[in-house]
Amino acid sequence: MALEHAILVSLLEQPGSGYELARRFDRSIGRFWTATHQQIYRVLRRMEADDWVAAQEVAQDGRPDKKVYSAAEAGRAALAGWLREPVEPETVRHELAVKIRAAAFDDPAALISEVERHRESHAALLARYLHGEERDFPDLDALDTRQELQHVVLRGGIEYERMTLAWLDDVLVTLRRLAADRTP
Amino acid sequence: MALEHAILVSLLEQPGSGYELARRFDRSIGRFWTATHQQIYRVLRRMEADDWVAAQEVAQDGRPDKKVYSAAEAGRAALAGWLREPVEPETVRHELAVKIRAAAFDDPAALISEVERHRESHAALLARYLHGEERDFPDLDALDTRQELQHVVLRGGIEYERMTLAWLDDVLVTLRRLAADRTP
DNA sequence: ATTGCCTATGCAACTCGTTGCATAGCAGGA
DNA sequence: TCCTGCTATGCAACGAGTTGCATAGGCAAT
Repeated sequence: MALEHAILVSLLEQPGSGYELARRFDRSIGRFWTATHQQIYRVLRRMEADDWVAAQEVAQDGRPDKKVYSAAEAGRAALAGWLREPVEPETVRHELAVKIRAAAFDDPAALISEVERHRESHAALLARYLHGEERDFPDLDALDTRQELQHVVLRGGIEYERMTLAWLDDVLVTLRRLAADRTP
Repeated sequence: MALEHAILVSLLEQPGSGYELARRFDRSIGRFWTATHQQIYRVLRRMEADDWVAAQEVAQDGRPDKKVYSAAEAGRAALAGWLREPVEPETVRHELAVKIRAAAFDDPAALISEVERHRESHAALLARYLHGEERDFPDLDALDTRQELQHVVLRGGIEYERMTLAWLDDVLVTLRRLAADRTP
């Protein structure tokens, strides 16, 4: 399980409450590791019990109190150990690929609008990545270690989206051709 | 949930037992949808109860009996309905990306062998895809609808692996540079 | 002879992850 | 004024997915 580790990384980059973490997971981190607030709260409590993180109650005016967590020494050590552990091969689950093969037993044209929706959402995400890159990494020749590593991950995201867009275009051409062949 | 649907697609392409399905999921299908035999057996029983699939006991000599499943009419209808339902956005979980960002709080050099292992496994998978393409699609100008759709999914897998290999090379260059900067 | 592997199915127990709901104060708009 | 939405945390119940183990016959190699 890597949710603990994703949370540790996020807290090392910047301490925060469960709520703040949930929002970070909705944004930057969530693009390669998703989690709901429920999961985050539960895991945070477990991590606090194991002394992987330390919590501090913070009173706020006009808002509910929050518990700000930060990574503790034991958490940092656990992260270092995990880094050295061998690979758990990623389990890919690409629902759209299942649908495409399923279309052979139904009408390929029925999938077109679905694939177009996917295409739009990937295009939007790519635009967001590129915008984030400009904003967070204005000078690519002056990055510290942390930024270098964040940037190489971002490059991976950008390349993934570019590749996916090209593939979805390929899928659309194929589906449209099959649909045209069927009803000439 | 798409496991039911992945199983239906697999059974429509070719009827088979739970055991056979589990092996298919380990091989071709498993590259975009994983499942253990436990899950498959449980889901098959549920699907049989819902009349999505029909089972037939087959006695074999020298081997245990098996239950060969095939997709039923209700299953085909369920698949067609699912095809028309809107998107559940894919939740990506890229453990290696978490590790790369985690390396900022430890030693980037500690990740190099891990990334190299990933690189090897992706290179091997790409080779398997290309080999499978040659074997299963010798004549790309004479494909029926089912093969066209299988092939466009395979193209996606190939492009994904190519992109991933290039990115992992990028990651390795970055990690090595950071490691060299640290111990000059 | 024994060991280990392959086919074939399944139970039990567990963890992981999602969904719906609840609380509670404050802010802003219809 | 009421309704919606934001911050902030949490419970309860469920469904998805994993892990360990069990059975049971046949096959091949040591």
